[in-house]
Amino acid sequence: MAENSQEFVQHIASKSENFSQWYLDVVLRAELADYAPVRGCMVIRPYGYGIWENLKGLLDKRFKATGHKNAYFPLFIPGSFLEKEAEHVEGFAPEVAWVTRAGNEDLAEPLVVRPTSETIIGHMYAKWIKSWRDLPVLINQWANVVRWEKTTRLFLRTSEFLWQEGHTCHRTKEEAEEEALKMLEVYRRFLTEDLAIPVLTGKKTEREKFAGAVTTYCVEALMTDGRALQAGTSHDLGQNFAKVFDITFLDKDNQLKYVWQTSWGVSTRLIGGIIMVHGDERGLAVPPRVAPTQVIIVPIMPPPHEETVLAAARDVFERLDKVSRVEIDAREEFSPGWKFNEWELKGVPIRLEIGPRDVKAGKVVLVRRDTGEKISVPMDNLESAVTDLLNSVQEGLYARAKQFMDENTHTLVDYEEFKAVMENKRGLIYAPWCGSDECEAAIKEETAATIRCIPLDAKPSDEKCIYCGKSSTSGYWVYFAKAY
RNA sequence: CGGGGCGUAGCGUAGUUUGGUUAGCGCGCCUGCUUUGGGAGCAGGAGGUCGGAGGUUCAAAUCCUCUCGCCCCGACCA
Repeated sequence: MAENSQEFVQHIASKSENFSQWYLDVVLRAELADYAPVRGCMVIRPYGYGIWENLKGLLDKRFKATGHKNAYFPLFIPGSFLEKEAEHVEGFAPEVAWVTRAGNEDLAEPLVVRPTSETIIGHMYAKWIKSWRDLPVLINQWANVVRWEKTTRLFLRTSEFLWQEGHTCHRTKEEAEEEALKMLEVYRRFLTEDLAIPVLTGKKTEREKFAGAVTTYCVEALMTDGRALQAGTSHDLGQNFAKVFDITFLDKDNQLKYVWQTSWGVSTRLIGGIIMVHGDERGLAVPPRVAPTQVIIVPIMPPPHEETVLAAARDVFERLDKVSRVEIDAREEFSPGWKFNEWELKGVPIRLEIGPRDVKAGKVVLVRRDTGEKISVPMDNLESAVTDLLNSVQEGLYARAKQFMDENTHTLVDYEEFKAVMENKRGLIYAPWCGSDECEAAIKEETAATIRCIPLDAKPSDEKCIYCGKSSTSGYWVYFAKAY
């Protein structure tokens, strides 16, 4: 019997030696997704889609709890709409897919396949909003969007992806700002509580913000290869789109005013985040809250015990089915050891082993995916043992990720050290910045690191800029990292 | 979009430099028997337009041209 992980058969690349290949192996071998016949597109397979469905359900609840309702807007947007907001066009033009022909006829007005829906939603809001009594408008949509990317990676960047985009309108600037920050907090809690992913929250620099936004807030997570992943964004749009799409209302003071807007979104990219934050040498580890299968029952059935063990396993299944997402793997063509490896690769949080010895003793063996720890529990308190263990795995994954993030966040004031960290272990660098676009650009040029966010509570710093060495009243301590 | 690499059975690959029988091997798959607490064993069997299209040649996986896709490193983005 293998006592440590080195002795387990490896069917995926080593995470520590070849992270990119490891990531791909996990996605393909765990059957999360596969390549589609169209360049840059992917098929999300049932197991990967199961994670998305759970994630979507939990997030949707949080949106409903904050007063939002779902709606659906069209996939096609008149080409002219996109061109109305100058920054917006400039930001998205290079990656927009156009429809210019239907059947045998050229379209009178070419259509774009939505890269995001600010414009078409803005157009509709202009029709719907007349009075301050119509505000706020709090709408979310779950949809697919298309961005013709040059370099694609499964889940992290594909030409088409699934996401949600919230689009809200408010009577005042303050209310919109409050909404953008409220949704940022919704994302932060969702990531930490449901996905077990610790995050930084903050706002983007001018260079990094959304095309058309006044302010972009974000949640950033650190992957275990030391690169940061933008996990979600919440934009304060000000009146930029309101002015372009003429979204006006008559206020209490009888004045015609433009609404104040926000938009916010997360995508299937989060699944990539789950893989890169929680995965290990053995494969994926799915946080229990979003795991399609939380408990996998592996019956061990040497003859002549097939019938008794299987009956006991089915009994266990019936009981656990009431408190968890459980499956039983009674396939005869695979050995127990084979199944152990397979379900670990797929990242199922708890494996339940039941064999002749357990049946006789009135017990089962539970094995947690995060630590590999095995415990034998009596049948009597099976439900509570499993429920507690699921919570414990959820917490264990978060704690491990949080510790990794803390250990890989470097507070620095010296640029040489900055460069050395970026060249070696990477991770997050917390450093003073004078606030100038030139220093930000130069650091990116020289180290590939970008400013991931300016922390929300950042106060102007009199520390000298890590790049130019100058003090500035507009400077802050900010987080740098190489990003996905 | 630049630089590099790779496409041979479901997966991983040998063969390509130097063209020459029926394209070889491992895993997986099918059948049977024995197995089952960390990827079981034996025996038999099926599976290939060598990414695609042109070309050179008596003869092409192998040489030439074009093309498609994927991976890695950069530039651009969720």
